[in-house]
Amino acid sequence: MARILMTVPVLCLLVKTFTLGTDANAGNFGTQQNHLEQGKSSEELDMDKVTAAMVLTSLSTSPLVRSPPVRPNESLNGSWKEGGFVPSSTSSSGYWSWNAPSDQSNPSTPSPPLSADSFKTFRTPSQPDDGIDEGETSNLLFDEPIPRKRKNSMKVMFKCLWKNCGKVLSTAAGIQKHIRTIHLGRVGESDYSDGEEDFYYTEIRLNTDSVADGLNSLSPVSPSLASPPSFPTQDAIRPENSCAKTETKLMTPLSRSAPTNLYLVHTDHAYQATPPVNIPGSAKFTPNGSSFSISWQSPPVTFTGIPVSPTHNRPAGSGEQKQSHTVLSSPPRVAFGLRKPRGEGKKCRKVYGMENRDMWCTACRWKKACQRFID
DNA sequence: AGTGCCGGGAA
DNA sequence: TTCCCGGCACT
Repeated sequence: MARILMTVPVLCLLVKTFTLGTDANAGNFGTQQNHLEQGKSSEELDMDKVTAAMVLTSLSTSPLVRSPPVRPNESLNGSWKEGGFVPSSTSSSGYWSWNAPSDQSNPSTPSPPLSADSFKTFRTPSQPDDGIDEGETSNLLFDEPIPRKRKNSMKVMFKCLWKNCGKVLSTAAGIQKHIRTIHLGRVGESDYSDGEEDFYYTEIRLNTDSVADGLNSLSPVSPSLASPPSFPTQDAIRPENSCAKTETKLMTPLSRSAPTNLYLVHTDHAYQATPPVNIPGSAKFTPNGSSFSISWQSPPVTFTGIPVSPTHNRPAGSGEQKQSHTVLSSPPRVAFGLRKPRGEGKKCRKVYGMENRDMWCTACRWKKACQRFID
């Protein structure tokens, strides 16, 4: 099931990418790949495959990874531009999907969970907001009431997706420069950008009023904590399944995630999450190499019910993705009894009044639970 | 509207 | 850590 979860959005994204005529990027990657692989022996290429597999496996367990920071030259055989959706003989499972951490043998590319607006529009982080709150958008799509949230509670951060990095910066320019200088080695051309670094970072929108504990996981550590749910029948999933068909199946496990409130992690350039390096991997899911059908293209809204956060598979409470877009409404806090019952007795405020605030207990002055007139 | 206090930011 | 306060839940 988890495989479908990850596969479906990417496949649909691929279709959309095709339909949007973004072959230019693909061609660019193909060129890079050809360029980078020139002069490599077959053994070296095999090592690249293994390396890519390890990287991808590692990344697949990374909580926040949306797009694997794998360079184009690490892609497997097959050309993105040439329509080479050829089943890879190196695939151990034969399917291209998100795998549970235990499935270390599969060099699958973690298909980035796609946000609703990943389908809606391709934006870069630097583009101005369209004025529609992301949470609102998804809520509209789900036809669920917009949760109350505090003003100015959204934070936008940019996280480096480079392996073992995960640096989080507050500005797109900063993360781009970081990637250019640190990972791409373009020290001398720090001001020049060909856009490649866009592939290696993601925008994270945090609904900060509900994810205090989740911020811990913004650090680039603990990939081992990532625990995509594995479902017993996931190996039985066949590529013949259409998006629409799998969509229904996806809902069940997702519904189990039981988010307690809203928490939004969003990336704006999901299209970048599927660099050509993924394509050969994507071919794996089609053993006959011919199932890449246009039928995968579905109305974007079809997939908005899928938790789109890269970490939605993590164990509850293990990180920033504790809550994500789902079809579920956010249960009221009261349901969990998190807010302790209101004290019945008089409190400093009532006893002394606002004019004698200096007589209040410290807690009352700090608007904390009164410690003087404890119930 | 008033009150209690959680959650989180600033210093 | 201390102090403060926005804002939610409840009265």
